[in-house]
Amino acid sequence: MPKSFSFIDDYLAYLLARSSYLVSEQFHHQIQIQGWSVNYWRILASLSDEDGLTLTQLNQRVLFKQPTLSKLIVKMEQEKLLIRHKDETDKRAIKITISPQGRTLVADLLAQAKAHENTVLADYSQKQQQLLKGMLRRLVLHLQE
Amino acid sequence: MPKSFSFIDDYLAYLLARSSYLVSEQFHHQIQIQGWSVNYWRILASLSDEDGLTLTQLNQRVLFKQPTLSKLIVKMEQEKLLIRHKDETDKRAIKITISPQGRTLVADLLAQAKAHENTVLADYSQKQQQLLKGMLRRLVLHLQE
DNA sequence: AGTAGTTGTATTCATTTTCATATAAAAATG
DNA sequence: CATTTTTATATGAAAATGAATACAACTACT
Repeated sequence: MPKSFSFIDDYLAYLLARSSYLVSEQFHHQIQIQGWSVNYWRILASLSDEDGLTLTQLNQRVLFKQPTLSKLIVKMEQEKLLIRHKDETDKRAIKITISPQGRTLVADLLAQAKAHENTVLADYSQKQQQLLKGMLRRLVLHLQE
Repeated sequence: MPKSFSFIDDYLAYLLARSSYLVSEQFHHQIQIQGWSVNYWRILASLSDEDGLTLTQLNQRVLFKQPTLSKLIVKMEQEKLLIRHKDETDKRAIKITISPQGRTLVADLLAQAKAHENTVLADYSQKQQQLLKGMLRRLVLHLQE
């Protein structure tokens, strides 16, 4: 006889939202203790892989609303963490790169994030970790057509 | 040679945040088209499993900030979707139950949510679905000590 | 080229969220 | 039991968010 779950415990969207929250919770707290905002972290982490994205491209990674990201980017430029460049091939667009200060910060945060992930997944074997991440990667690919 | 991923594509927190976002995106839009807020949906869905939770208990499910939930609950009571009862055994607490109107609404939304999940997981076999959900359930259990 | 539709970003303003704190009740302590 | 600490909820001021919109630049079509 199959185990019976309550609605939310058998509802994929809830399981994802909850695990997402729980996985990030402590690390976000850790960031805030250091005086940084979670939004800054998400933006910098997204740029760390691929610098020079346009605002729209960056937004597809950080998953904010466009006006929210627009304003954050301006603020982060004022704080010398990012640089906004005009895109010469498309004059509507702005390209965003990380400043040297931003690079120093994100290098530090990336290391902390990896360390935190290691503690979160401490009880998972390498194989289990890859299985979990692999399933999520496939789900993401599947959903963003 | 193992495939190499960019930071965010190998970072569990990001994979969860992104898949969570993608899975819920269309359904949230669907809710908003009908004139409801996503927050209302989350609150009602959480109560649908277990009515009569206190605000704190409910908040552990919906994952808001406490003042946010306090205000939403008051608003939803004014709109006759919920009822706030004094808890007689703990006079600080309030217990929250769904009103008849709320029940009608949540029944409708639950059906829509299930239908949406079915389309999201259409390409997954029953076995794969259980594997995915099972891994997430274990992750959640693992993280909430 | 001229027009119509689309895309990329910024801005405004109303709403929502949150931090900090208040308050009252319960629990723990000595 | 009196006192301190913790817990549950509410509230007000400040900050963040987002829907709507504006505008400029690009694309597609005739």
